[in-house]
Amino acid sequence: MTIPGPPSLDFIRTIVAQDVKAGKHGGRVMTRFPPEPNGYLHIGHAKSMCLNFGIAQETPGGLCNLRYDDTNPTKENVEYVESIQADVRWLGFDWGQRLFHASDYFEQLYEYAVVLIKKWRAYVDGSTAEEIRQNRGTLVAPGTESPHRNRSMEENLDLFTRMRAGEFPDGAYVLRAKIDMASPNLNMRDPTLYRIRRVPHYRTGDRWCIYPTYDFAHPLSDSLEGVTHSLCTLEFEDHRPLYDWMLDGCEARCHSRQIEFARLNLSYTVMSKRKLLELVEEGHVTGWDDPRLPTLMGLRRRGYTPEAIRNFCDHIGVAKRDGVVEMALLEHFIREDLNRRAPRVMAVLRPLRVVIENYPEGQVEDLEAVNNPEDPGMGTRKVPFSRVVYIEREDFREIPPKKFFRLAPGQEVRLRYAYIIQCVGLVKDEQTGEVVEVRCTYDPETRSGSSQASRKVKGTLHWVSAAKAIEAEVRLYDYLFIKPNPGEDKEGGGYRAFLNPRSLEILPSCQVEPSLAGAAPGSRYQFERQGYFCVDSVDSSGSRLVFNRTVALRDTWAKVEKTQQGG
RNA sequence: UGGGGGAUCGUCCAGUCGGUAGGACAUCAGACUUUGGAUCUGAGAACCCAGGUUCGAGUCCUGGUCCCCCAGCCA
Repeated sequence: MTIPGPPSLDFIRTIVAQDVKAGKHGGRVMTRFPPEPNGYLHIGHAKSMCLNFGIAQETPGGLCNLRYDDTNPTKENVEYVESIQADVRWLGFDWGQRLFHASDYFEQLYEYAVVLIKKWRAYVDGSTAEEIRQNRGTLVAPGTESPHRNRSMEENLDLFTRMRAGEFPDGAYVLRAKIDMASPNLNMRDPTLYRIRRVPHYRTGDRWCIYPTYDFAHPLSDSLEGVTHSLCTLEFEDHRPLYDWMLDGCEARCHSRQIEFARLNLSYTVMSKRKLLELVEEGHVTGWDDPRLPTLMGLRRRGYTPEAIRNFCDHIGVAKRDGVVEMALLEHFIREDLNRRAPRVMAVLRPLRVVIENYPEGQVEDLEAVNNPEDPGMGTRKVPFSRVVYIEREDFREIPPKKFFRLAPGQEVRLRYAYIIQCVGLVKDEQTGEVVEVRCTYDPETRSGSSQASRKVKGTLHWVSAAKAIEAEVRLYDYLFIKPNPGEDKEGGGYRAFLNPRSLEILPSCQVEPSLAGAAPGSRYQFERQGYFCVDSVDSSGSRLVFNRTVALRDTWAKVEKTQQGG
């Protein structure tokens, strides 16, 4: 009913647009993507990147910085730094010359701390961590002030100088903001600004032994860079008063506005760095790039494209209510992208031998197959056909259920791009009773593309020539968890109980068409009637092809059959 | 019993000044099909609850309910 007008802006873009219009910050817009280099990026970070870099791109003159929030040397390292940059680039974002680190600002941050001390807004506290915790009070009871809270300014300055000089062991002192121990917002109860950590930092080495906390470093880093809109997730809402307090207290020249949005949750997976780390370290997955993980490197190895991930992020929207986005939506976007660009190819995952009795022994025909019906520009290729072919085991049933449009005794079916064949017999293993071979005849008049090829049959099967096919390993992935929200009910490690024991199925001897020989690592294909697959970038080699299933094709028949069985 | 946030189809996101609640995914049905794919058509499906104001409330007011976050020298 409503005329489709311009797409409505999300609440953050609305604020940014208003600020630009009002001439705030001179109409300038600057955002930042601030990962901590203590883990690998996942699709939740992709949402943040699409937001931050997206807003910058949409705004004339807008900029987005890449800034490492590297204020905790005990958890961070260069390995993460490099991987993060690779992931950001892969997703398609460019920080230009604006690669920054909170650690770039350590000296300036220190000066700001001195300013706070001189304004009686910060003090050095010799309380132990335990004492500080005790004195913080509770959610309902106010805290009590530290006995060191009213030290003289000179003493504070002296102590802080000596903290920096390395005169004290870890934990001996901290610098605290002097705000309000009775504040209902616990973040305002004299939060810690600096702590002593006598460990080398991956960038500043041993130049520092005191390190600023997030609450101190983040707002000031934003200010130093001139960030106008500091976007973060919901759990920082309580920190906003502190963010503003810091900027006011330090009389920072640029006062960025912090705006919080809901982080991304995806069904059937987990997103927290801690859980991801545990899955890797406990060996539930093979590594950070395991194709079952929602990490960017996992998704990349799985065969996801940056375009699909960006489209996904653009469509999930940005809001403040937290929820769980269905994995089906992510799958929709990768199918949409790959349907358009992935060349089609035939591959038989679970081979069943088919002998075409009336086809000349030793004869091979090169049949023409289109590479992508969605894009004629992608051309055609030749696929060899011969007397013995493999078809998918599940494409044959000795006793076919209703509406089974595939091969069964007496039934006809078309072999894609080839001939119509009819099943005239089958061979069973005498021991197991398993069908090991299907005997067929073909109708020479029905060759694909010939003038008499128009005869209709209910089903079309993919196949591969037994003589010409090459062997490959195929890895089928399913959801990592069997529950839509594995992290939900039980706190702590409960999610592990919901790991899907069948999240990976390895098919070591699949048969794929010969055009796949030498397929480049990372290249993506549609295996007709099955799904999208990519050549594994780690384990595939010239002598052994390994494919990962990115996502299966939609399978209407599977649904029909399921409801038939389910009654 | 404190503070900060949030509640709209199954899911995610819209909804202007108060004026027939919309899109995407998912689901179901049909068309088409040499991929049971893709595509096309159609359908079902929601305003947390209770009052109030109003000709008219998702929107405004009052009172409830439920959910999330916060007691790191993590971010």
